[in-house]
Amino acid sequence: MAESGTKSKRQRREGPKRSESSQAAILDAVRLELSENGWRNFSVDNVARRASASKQTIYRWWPSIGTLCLDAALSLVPAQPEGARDAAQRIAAIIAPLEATARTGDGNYVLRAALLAAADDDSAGEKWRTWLKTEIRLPLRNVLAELAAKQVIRRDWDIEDAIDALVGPLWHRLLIMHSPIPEAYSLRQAENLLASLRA
Amino acid sequence: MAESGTKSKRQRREGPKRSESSQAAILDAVRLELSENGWRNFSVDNVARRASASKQTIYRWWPSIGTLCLDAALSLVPAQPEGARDAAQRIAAIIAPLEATARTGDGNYVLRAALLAAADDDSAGEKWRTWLKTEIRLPLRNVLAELAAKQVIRRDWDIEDAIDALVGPLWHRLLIMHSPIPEAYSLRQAENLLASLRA
DNA sequence: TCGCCTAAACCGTCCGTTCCGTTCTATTTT
DNA sequence: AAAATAGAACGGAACGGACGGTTTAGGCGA
Repeated sequence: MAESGTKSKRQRREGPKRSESSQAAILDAVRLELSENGWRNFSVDNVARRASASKQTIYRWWPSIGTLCLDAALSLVPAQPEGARDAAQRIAAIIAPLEATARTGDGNYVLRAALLAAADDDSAGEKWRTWLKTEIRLPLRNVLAELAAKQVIRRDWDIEDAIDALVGPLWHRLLIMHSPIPEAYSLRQAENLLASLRA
Repeated sequence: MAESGTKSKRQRREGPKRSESSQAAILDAVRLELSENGWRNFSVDNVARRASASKQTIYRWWPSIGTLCLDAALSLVPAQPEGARDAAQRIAAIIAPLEATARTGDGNYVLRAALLAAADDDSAGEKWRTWLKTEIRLPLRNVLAELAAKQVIRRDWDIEDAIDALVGPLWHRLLIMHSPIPEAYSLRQAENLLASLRA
């Protein structure tokens, strides 16, 4: 070492990569822990134990417990379905992945606890709202703008109000009532929104 | 504590009955703690310290931390306003107390954290949903039944769907977006609901 | 005497961090 | 090409401080 000069030049040393298997085991354990213990009784120690991982590994890759929980839940959310023709179906497709997640296995518990984490932890909340912006708000705005251009709906729609009407009911069922999501719930909310915006 | 007089709200105990002053001090401390630390970092020790109360007293009167937090928040919710003539105003009056609570002082933080407690703690959730049943569901069903009888709205309305549409948006603003509630938000949701049910 | 109260102590758990020894990879040296 | 080296990530264990829930002790008023 102690050689001249080239120290300023970055001598690239990549080294070992992040262990994907460890990450997967951790996220699995987080989902299990969330579904069993919820948010307040969520235990990092339990996660490390169940995943046979070191807590150091967890704290190295996630800045807070909340973001860890949010990551574990969002990785359950599938992609939005394609090929919707109807206007209502296109809008429903935006929130269909959330509905599907809430209806699949322990998704109801995992998603609820993760949303609690996002509401209770600042950094997780920031990440969650960013996700909403790109996955919900952006596509919804595109669809509504197109429908407005075609004069299918009024031109004075407000994107925030539209989001309220579209996803609010889902939170009520999932967070407040702890009730299962009825079949085709997304489509009904989409139709409701469309009806309120009809020209 | 040689200090006497106006500083201390504590009055002398009246005997082997529940101390109202202690209860009030505890609930005040709970609200402060909820607004500062949220739900997961809520500390009973801090509450006891701030209220100059014993933890034993807290655990004697509340079955769980969640119900304690819920009590503290619900005691902030005012009564429903009277004297609404309009159908929309009558419906809006049902959720107006929640909107008012979320807009007053630290009510936003307190109410949010308490709702997290209700979603995360089973006994608190049960209590919370009971409150919703009598304070929201029951009056809403009465109003809608009356409007249906007058043929103002359709006859095939579903009470659960109506609740979804009426309060869901509020949860979205309060729990998900952490955003302030706009002016006359309740009235707009009521009008939205009425429009979707119009005959 | 009885019941409610505050205060303090207690044990188990959790969090976040810090060590240790090992394993793995990219680079350097032989 | 083969071996040695340096750095990074890993599992495991431990730590101090804090918290939860319970128990004990002592004070006070009906």
